[in-house]
Amino acid sequence: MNEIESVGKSENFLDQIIRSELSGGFDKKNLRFRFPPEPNGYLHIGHAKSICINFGFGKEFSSPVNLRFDDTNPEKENTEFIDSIKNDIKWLGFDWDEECYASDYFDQLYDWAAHLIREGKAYVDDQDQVKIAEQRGVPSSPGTNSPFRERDVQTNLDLFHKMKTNHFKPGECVLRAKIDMNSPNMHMRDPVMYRIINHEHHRTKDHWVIYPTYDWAHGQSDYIENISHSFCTLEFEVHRELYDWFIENIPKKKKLLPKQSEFARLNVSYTIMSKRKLLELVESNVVDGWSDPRMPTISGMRRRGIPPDAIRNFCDKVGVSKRENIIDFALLDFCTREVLNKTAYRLMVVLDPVELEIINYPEGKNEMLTAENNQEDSSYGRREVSFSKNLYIERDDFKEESNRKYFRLSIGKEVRLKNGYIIMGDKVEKDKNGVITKIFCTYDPNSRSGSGTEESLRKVKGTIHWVDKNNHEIIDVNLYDRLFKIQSPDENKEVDFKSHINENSLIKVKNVYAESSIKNVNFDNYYQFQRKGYFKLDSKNEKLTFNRTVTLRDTWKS
RNA sequence: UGGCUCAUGGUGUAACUGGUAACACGUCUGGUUUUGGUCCAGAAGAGUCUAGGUUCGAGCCCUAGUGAGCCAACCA
Repeated sequence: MNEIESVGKSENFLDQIIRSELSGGFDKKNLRFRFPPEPNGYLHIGHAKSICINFGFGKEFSSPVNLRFDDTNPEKENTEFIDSIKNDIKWLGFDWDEECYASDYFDQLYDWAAHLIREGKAYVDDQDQVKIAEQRGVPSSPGTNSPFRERDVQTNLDLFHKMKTNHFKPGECVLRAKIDMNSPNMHMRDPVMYRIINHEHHRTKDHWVIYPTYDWAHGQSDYIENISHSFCTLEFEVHRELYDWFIENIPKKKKLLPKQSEFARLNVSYTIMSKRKLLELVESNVVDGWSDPRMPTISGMRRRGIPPDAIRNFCDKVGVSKRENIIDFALLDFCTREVLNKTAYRLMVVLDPVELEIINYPEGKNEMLTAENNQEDSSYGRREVSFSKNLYIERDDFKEESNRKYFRLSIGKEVRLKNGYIIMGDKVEKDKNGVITKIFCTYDPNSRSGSGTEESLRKVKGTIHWVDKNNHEIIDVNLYDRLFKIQSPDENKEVDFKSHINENSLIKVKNVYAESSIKNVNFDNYYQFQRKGYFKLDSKNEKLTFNRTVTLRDTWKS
């Protein structure tokens, strides 16, 4: 975006923070952002918001954005997650400047911790976790000091060195910052800086047995990388005081210090965003892994067929503020349809077929009709579709009797076969249960689409899609719906969120009739099965399988 | 000894730092259309949580309430 364009545009409060600093003399060259995921899960739509915010500022101000893995807890993190995160960010269309790891700073962090000890601002505490928690007290009343709080510097230094050199077992002791056990902010009550974890780290392997906590690592990493603005979600608001305290108390050579600002995390109706719960769905096999098309993960949405531009547009429309919010699922659907309408190749596929015979169409005749691949964009070209006497149409595109509001086929009523002829319903054939097994109709031979004849130009209220009975492909289709039945599945902590799962969130439809040109589909393109919705190829084995991304908007009220 | 944050149509975000609320989604009309899609035109829907105060004038400032969220992991 250039300067002109950005002028009239309303800015969010993060924008305003940056701009007011810029106008206050902050050099634009010193702007630098970062996206700091922990590699302990797959990225989801909530992360996409954060990615769009940080990388968006990078674009807006032509500033570098680091990708930094907050890998301070080896028990939960691994390289599978790192790879997926990098892949997802790229797919969303963003590039980072430097690929960083908090673990790259472990040496520096250790030295700084020793410095704090020497300054009398950190100490080794031999108490166990429950004792420490007890002494921390509750928010409404002060805590009490640890009996180890006043250890002398040399003792602390020795102990800290021993922690590092594997003299203690996990839980035996921790390094704590010496701040204020009386602070109304719980995070200032001598927070833990290092704990002992005997677990191989995916990068530093077995080099370390002590690991810095989030609070001790995050701000310092920002400082090391010259991050100017450290944006995070609201729950870190109470951490800011500690973030600032650490940076204030390390020995600094730089004058520009990073600043943390917080925005509200994204919530979307009918889904969950908690990584822990998403993991639970994966591990309990409720879904088909992290990339199940019903998952709000980036990889799930990709497999579902939601294009990256749609996700970016969505994040843009969602806005940035400090208010708790629940975004209507319909907004994501809108964004998806908006880009797919312009980009999807159209095909004719009949999901729930019933046979249609054209009585007056010559037996054995076959003709190829011309169809547009995308009526929004002629550059998508045209294709040929096979047509003959016997076809399949959608079962609910026919009613024996109908009123004026029903535009589709019925006895004595005309309808257009998409790209083909105008037909009129004649009679039906039923089985002994009264279920229609075949529909008979007559066609107007002069009404072929594109023929330019007077008959072909006639206005008919309805148009339906169809597939040639004698020339088609057979595919499988996965019909997806929202994963949960209620708007806020994890709102009530008493009830297991999994009890709200929509048991119809996946309907597998086998042996669906599709026009034969579907043989030519590929994984890069997006498709619209006309009048049915947008679909994405999921697998291309002997049999094609498609995932329904989203239905077409439907305003018809019967 | 509790602290911090937030409060604008159904949803989300704006409102040039004081000049009687705008945009998007959704909803509802009508038109176009060989997708009941798209597109086009239009409508309804809030007087900005409450009560005071400052001011010629307040969604924006002040005070007090009310409601909601976050914080008591050796998670991030």
